[in-house]
Amino acid sequence: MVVGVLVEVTNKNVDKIFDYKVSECHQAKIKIGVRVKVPFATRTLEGFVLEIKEDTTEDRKLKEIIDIIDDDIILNDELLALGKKMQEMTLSSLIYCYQSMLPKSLKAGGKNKAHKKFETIFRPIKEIDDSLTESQKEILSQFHGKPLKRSALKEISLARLKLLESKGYLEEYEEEVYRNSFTIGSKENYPLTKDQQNVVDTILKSSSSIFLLHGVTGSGKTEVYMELIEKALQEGKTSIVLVPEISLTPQMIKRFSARFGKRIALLHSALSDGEKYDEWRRIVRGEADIVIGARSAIFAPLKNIGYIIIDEEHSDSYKQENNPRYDAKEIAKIRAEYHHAKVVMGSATPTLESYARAKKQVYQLLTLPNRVGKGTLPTVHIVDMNEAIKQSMGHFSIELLTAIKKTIERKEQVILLLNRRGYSSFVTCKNCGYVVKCPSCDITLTYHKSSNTLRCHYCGYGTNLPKVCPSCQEDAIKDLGVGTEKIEEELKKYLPNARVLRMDFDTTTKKGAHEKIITQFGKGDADILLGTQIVAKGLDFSNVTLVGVINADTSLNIPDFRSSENTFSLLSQVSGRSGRSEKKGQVYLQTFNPTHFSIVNASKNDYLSFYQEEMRNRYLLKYPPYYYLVSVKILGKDEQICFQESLKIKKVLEKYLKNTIILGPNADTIYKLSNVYRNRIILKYKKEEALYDILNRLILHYASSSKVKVEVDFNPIHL
DNA sequence: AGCACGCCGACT
DNA sequence: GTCGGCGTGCTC
Repeated sequence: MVVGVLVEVTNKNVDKIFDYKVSECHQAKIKIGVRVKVPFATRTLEGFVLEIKEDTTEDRKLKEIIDIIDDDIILNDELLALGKKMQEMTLSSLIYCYQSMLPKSLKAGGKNKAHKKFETIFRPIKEIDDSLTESQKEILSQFHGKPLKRSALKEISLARLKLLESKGYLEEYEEEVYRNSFTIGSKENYPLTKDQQNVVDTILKSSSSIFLLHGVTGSGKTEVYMELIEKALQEGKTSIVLVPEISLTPQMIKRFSARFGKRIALLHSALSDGEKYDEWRRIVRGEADIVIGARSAIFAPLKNIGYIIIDEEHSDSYKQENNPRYDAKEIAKIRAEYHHAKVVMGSATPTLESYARAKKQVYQLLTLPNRVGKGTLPTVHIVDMNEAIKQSMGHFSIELLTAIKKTIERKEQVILLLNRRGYSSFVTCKNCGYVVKCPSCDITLTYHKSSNTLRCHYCGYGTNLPKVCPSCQEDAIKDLGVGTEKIEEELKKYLPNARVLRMDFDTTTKKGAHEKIITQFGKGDADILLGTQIVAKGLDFSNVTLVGVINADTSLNIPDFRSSENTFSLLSQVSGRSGRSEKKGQVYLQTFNPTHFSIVNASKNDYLSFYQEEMRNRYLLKYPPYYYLVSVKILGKDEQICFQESLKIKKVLEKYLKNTIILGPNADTIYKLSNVYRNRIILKYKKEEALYDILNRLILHYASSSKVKVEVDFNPIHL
């Protein structure tokens, strides 16, 4: 017997199947999809068995497999085929694709091998009789004839149990136990609203397979998901629920577990390797029918999937930003096709790509236009900071400060968002908020301190830093950056009695810190929750009636063609935190661009107008969804060589890709990172037959180069 | 990706 | 004379 093995080495030019002989003693255990240990050059590696074949005469010189690691298959047929498709879509190596589908402990060559956890169980095997002492009878009566875990018999000493065992009353054995990853909430009943019921009925009846659920914040999309999952369960089908990592909050988990109990498996980054391993095994064994998790949960080895739910569809967390650069939404479609399942993507602010597809009937569009219960959408005020800044209250307008004060007096709570995104520095006029943009790309120019110039990272356009603001002629062009600490200080100054909780990357890195802050705020231990992006998503506090955005503009100015979309989405999401119960909510958006369509439409909660205007921009500037994008990055330690190779690559691409717009090479958003220079070429195309083949050859060619590295990203989220 | 092989500079 | 630098090439 000979097997084809894919070894753990991630380099593209080792990414092929190597053949090994299998000795008699191992043959019975060999299956496609198990891991094996194999000799590879001078070392021992792990790999996956992908092929089983008969030996031929020339197979004599093959090396032999050392060992078989697993009893059960790790990669089933579906996942094996899925990995191959992923590799074609991302041009990553096949082994990388397989590895990214698995929890750490099941990867090939993963160092910390998780192990099954066992616990001692005692089982009564003989009736209680009068030969026993009273205390022995008392111990045995605790069993009620059923087996009990050692941990459930903590007060009883091991010696006494052992004595009963030796007398033949108890039997002792080991049993695999799961590490407990969450507690089950109490059962609640959720009657659906008419709108929700309509959506559910439509999905159940429809012959479409992909749905876009556009529902305003607080419209109860989760209830729709749960109802669909329930229907799937009744038919014996399973479901996957993808959520952004950030919204895997205890609040959300509690709701699902209250309804579905232990049939849920949870996969998220806070679990230990052992816990992830246990959850995976529960799924494989069919002990869980609902998997909830972040991006990689899309690979959960469920059988007979009925629904794949993608909540907060607009979230950029569904695209993996390192190899393999897959998009969980695309993986969802492939898995749904395999299982004849339905994909439901939900959002209050869908991506333009998804909404455009819905309009073209590629996806079926469903809407939830109203909030459930007594909650109504909040009133949104736009505060023009061009005026307010003159009254010098730090970063606060009088309007917002007054609103905060009044809210606290009413014993209600406030969420404040400091919009701070990305690292790239841009300059803005402190007086009027003017930002210099590229004349041909409509992208904020990035400030380069060394040369004192402004550059466009898309097309390479460069200009000197203007001395005075081109818009208001003031000498106020500055590098602007504020942290939450600064804002907290200002709050202390203007509202000395307010209790402030700060939530940002610094305060939430420790495990459980995020949860702790949310719990504290939920209990009413603070009046104001101040934070960055993290406070915008998914939080549901009925006592929050005011949301303030300190600087609505920052995300408009990041050099990315999606900045308008991201701003609209962020402002809509954070506004949705206000007024979620019967108390009316207020929102204040402080901005230097009070007439910008992202801000105006977010304030009116008008997705459609935003969509139409932004689609016009995308059309004019040839961006998605009108064009597909590919980012090709060229990295090298030698600045000269890196640039020369980038030019060479551009020439090759120009030669073979006749239907593609090729921009660059230009400096990447981060030009120099740990002494490696980074150039970028951007491709824009509608249809290009040769694309994947050419790019694949390019990657293969540079895989063995020690001078430069080439990274290709299809449909990149950030440019 | 590693690891061995291989061919040129500063040290006991 | 040797130790060790990292360029190149191979891995069933």
